[in-house]
Amino acid sequence: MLNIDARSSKPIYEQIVDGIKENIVKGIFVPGQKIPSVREMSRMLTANPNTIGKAYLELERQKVIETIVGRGTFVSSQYIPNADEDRIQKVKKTLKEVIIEAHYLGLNRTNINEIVDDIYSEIEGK
Amino acid sequence: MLNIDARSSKPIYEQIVDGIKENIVKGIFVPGQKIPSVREMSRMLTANPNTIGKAYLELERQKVIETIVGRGTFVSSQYIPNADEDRIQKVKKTLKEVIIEAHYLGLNRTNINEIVDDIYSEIEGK
Amino acid sequence: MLNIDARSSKPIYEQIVDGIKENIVKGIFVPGQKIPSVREMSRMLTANPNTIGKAYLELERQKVIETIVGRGTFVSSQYIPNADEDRIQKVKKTLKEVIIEAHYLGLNRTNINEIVDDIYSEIEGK
Amino acid sequence: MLNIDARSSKPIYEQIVDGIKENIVKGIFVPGQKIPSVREMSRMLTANPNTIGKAYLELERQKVIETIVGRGTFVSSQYIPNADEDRIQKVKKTLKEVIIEAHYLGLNRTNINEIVDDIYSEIEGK
DNA sequence: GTGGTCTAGACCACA
DNA sequence: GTGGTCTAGACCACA
Repeated sequence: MLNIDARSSKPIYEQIVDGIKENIVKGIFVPGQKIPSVREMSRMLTANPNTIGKAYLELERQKVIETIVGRGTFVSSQYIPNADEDRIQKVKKTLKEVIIEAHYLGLNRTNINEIVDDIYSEIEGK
Repeated sequence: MLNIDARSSKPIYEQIVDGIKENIVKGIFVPGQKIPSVREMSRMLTANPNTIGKAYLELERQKVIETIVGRGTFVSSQYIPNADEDRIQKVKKTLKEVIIEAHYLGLNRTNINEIVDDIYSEIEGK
Repeated sequence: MLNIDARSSKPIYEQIVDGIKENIVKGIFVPGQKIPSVREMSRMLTANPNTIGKAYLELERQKVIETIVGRGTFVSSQYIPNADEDRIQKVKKTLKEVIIEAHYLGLNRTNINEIVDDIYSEIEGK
Repeated sequence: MLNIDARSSKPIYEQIVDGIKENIVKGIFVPGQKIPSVREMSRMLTANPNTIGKAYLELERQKVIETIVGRGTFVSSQYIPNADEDRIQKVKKTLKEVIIEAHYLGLNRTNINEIVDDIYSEIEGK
């Protein structure tokens, strides 16, 4: 469900944050659904509970999940996109960087468009 | 020329690497052109020379620039894109992450395509 | 009557304690009045009876309510304010914290005075 | 500078967050100023560096401070109050709770207004 | 059972 | 020097 790469330079907790958001966007986790408890996830990923807790805290901060102490953690029943201008700028900046990197790998505009199309196909699940 | 944000979580040396590559892709730096020495760049950016050195080392490793001892540092006369499969996978992964993040900000497929178009317009410089 | 938010970080039993005290201060519950039994309240709020029990125990400890075995639970016929210095200090400290937090949200002294006025209007119920 | 009460039910890291914000509001810490490093603060408060780090992370998330890895942590040069409606509601709610609590301690509207005045005198430093 | 906090201690990249 | 991440393990309140 979640692919964690311990050797990645990206911190484990960030990989968990991104992985859960990916599962939600793909519809694998649905709004209101209970997600694995900190301890369960800790066992599943053989990661420390503190690390899972940090990821869940970040997801809650982003209003992606909701925590009810003593009951568990749930996918937010609805996510209201708040067009946070800072985060949108960051998205644009990352896109520019990735396009420049792609250029140096010999990938042109057409290639990028194809990759973006593939990603949307995967997300929209057809 | 190079916008360095000390407060960013991205290391300064990486910002320099990316910034120089962006300048080259945009044609601001052209193949064979001499780029500022480590000391000059250090003064220009008010950054530690070690940090600049680290950035230049990384750019050399990527064959983006070349250092000729006693002469200076130059943009490589030709960059042969080596379609490094690992790096291509990484590009795809980053693109997927950025698209998921964008989704949570309320940006859809059309918005992403527009942003990508804007970036190519900026790079191709017309 | 009582608005319980399961997602709040404030424990449910504390929300019940505060909610009942609010109802009494507003005059919705009057001295001597019978309040719902633990079981009734449990059904009304769809909360665990243990949780209600804990709230009622705390309210009794504060002499806000009284339980007469076999008869039920009642709003204390008179509440003698005991100017517990510790609790007064805590009130002052919480007020200071909330004012600082308000400052960071752009709320100034006038705004705070208005909010306090509004709250007293609501409590005094006219 | 920071009064930490280990016996308080309020977590240490939250006490640090609130304490630093109080110092800034009072003008003891000024914009741009370096605040003690995680390790220094850890020694000063005899608290674990992780706990300090957690407090600093929260302050950074609130844009109260800025971190430059390798350089230190600084009071944000300017704090732009963003009237986050959620947080304003929370302020109002806390004010209501504190006023009800005060009522039970025998403090009336006049008393509350005096306390608020005292707090502003302390903050504005005259 | 649930998540939240904290300590101790290690390791790391960065400036 | 700086902060960031992670593990191991303990303790706690809450439902």
